Amino acid sequence: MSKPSAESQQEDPPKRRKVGRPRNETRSAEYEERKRLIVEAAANVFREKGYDGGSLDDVAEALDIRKASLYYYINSKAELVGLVFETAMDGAREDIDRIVLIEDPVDRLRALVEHQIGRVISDLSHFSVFFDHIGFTKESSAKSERLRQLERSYVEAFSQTVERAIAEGVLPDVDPRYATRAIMGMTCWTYKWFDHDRHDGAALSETCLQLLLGTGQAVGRQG
Amino acid sequence: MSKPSAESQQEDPPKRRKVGRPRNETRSAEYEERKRLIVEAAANVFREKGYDGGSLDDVAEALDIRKASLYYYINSKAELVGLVFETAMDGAREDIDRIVLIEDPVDRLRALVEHQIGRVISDLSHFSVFFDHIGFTKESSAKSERLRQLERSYVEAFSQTVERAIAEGVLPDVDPRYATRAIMGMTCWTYKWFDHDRHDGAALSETCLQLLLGTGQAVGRQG
DNA sequence: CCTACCGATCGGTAGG
DNA sequence: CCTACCGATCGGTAGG
Repeated sequence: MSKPSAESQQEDPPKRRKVGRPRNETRSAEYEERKRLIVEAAANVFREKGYDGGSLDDVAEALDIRKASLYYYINSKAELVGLVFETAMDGAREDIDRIVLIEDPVDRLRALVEHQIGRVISDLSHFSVFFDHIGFTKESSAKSERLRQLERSYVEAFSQTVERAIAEGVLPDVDPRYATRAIMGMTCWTYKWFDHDRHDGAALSETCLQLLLGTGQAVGRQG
Repeated sequence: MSKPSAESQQEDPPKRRKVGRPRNETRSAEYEERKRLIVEAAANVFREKGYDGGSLDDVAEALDIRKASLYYYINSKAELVGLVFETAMDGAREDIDRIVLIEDPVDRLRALVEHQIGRVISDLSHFSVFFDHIGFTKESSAKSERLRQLERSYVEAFSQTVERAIAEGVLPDVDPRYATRAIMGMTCWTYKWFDHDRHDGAALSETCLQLLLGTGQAVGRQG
């Protein structure tokens, strides 16, 4: 707010004139791509060996460089796993913003289940690290504030979608808190067992939806 | 101080003659109890810090002894986590053997869900280690052949119960393989978020059952 | 992006 | 059940 006339503001050395796009644009593109590759390699290492079990030497070896070189791109192992986490979260968050806008209750629930399962199976490595080694609901020092916020808003959006489905009558009249957890478990658990060579994501989604919606149910219920 | 020149017996004083049950019965009881405490402490450590992140020093410290002393009871860290795993599995396996015998389809499914959730929440530490740090479906060198067998037969019994529920019409006519995974996810996921101070296992079980059975559902389905 | 190296910590052992 | 200690490995730094 206040910065009209500053006399002694000599913090960061400016070093550059005001131009449209100031800094090292060329290097930045390569830099970001390298960084992306490092995060990708880290996700695979952490998925296979866990966060503590997987070393930065493992990550470096996967890229055929030395460990010390990683520190040109990251500041710590915790930051690296945070980036893995963000990668998994960012895409998922975009999905759910679109899902909330769907009007038909059944279509919306279907979209929720399909996208959750789809995200998880298309990114098994990232979600594995996410769920098992950082902690979804647990506290973790590896989580930055930004990450915590991403996660909170995601769960909230998920929860509201479930709540609406109950209010609209496409799901039974149950406790929405537990229903949210149950449906999350049903869909997220996928990362524990899914194998692209042996399983089919669409068929799994369909099964989950039929279990939730009761479609095809033949007997056993009465008013 | 000085041993009065006893030529023959210089080992530990046996102190008892041959009786019906030959060896160290008294010590064995203490020994087994100590071992149980070690496994319990290990479960808590591994739950909080993970298998790789939690050290044997942590386990020893929780019991107020030195790390080296643990090796009187266990041979390796892998064996220790295997014992944690067995503890979680043994009880669960007993449950499911009884559940299979239930005749009423709805009662059987209800028992399956209730016992799975009940086991998990009554033993969050053990299941946490089990699911995240040894791997439920993954391969793991920490698993002994006995463990692998325990696990396989458990999943199989679980799977058959789901399959029967589908055949009997209490669940929709879906792929039983995926339905098994879905219901396992729905129930097992509990270890990720359940807090005894804030949540109620019975209410959660009821929610899961209603979601699966469709009880209370009002609209959205038509022949 | 490298070589070289650090202090800390780990699982495990020796020997009592 | 202990003290003392090992070789290996870790995350991270120095300095180029």
